[in-house]
Amino acid sequence: MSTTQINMARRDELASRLKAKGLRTTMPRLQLADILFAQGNRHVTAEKLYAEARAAGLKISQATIYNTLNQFCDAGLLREVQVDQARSYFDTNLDDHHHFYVEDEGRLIDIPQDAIALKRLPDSPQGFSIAGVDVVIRLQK
Amino acid sequence: MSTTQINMARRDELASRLKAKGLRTTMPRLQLADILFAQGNRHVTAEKLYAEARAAGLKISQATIYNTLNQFCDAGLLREVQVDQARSYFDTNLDDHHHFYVEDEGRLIDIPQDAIALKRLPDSPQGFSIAGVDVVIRLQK
DNA sequence: TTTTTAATTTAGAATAATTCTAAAAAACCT
DNA sequence: AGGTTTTTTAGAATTATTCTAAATTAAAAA
Repeated sequence: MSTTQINMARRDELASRLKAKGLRTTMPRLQLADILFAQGNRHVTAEKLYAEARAAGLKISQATIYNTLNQFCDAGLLREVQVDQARSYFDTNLDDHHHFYVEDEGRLIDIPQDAIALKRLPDSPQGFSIAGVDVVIRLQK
Repeated sequence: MSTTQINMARRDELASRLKAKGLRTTMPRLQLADILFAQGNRHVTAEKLYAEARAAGLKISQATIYNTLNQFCDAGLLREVQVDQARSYFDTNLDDHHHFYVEDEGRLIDIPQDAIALKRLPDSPQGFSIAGVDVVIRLQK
């Protein structure tokens, strides 16, 4: 079975997942969702996803990769992680969690939420609420 | 007194600060250091520093802005903070500390180190040591 | 089913931050 | 000063990402 083909059960599962988030089910979205959510959780750059899609034989444009990643983020299907000034990472793991960042390799590793405990948090400035807390632990050899 | 002129005492102070870090004292470095370290701690993008330098009447190229910011970082005079996928921020505050990031405004606010306490840290993967821990608290209205 | 309407995809151009290049200028060392 | 190394610079190059406007496709209405 080529990765280009999605079987009917999986198609339905992905389609309803999209629909649940208010996204129309289109071929490119199904195909990219299939790649993104096939295996366990992963971190993916736009470049990498594009390469994988092409390698799987999909005819898909770069613009669609970016559009889809952003749509999935907005819809809460992905989470954007910023650790590298040049590139964004997209994380399929939506749990509240943190990251190791291996600087030399540009690689991210998940840290389960409960492996880090914040004992104390500062008060937010007047009129602002906390949208999220991101902890990045930078690693070196 | 124009910002383009640096008085002798300050010049010496900045020069020795550069020398201490193994950087040759050159006019552009002194002038940029003068801007960066004039007031209290601040967060600056390359674009902003360039604008300030020009506004102060300095004839300086963009390349030098970027070169100097990177050299100052390597030398430990500045610290790079990444919160926005598009732009790097350079922080004159070298203390171990963290940041609020006001998403709508692209603005950074320092959080003193002791305002956040990490109760528990995960073990680093085999063969890696921790280069740093960055906490970013994202704020919204 | 056909028609209509609205959303999506696409190629390629545009943008924007940053780095590179190679030559000119300035700083350091004797 | 003379010789060597480092810096600065303008402008080109690169790279990630967004924009544009036209063609396509999906959902809704008839």
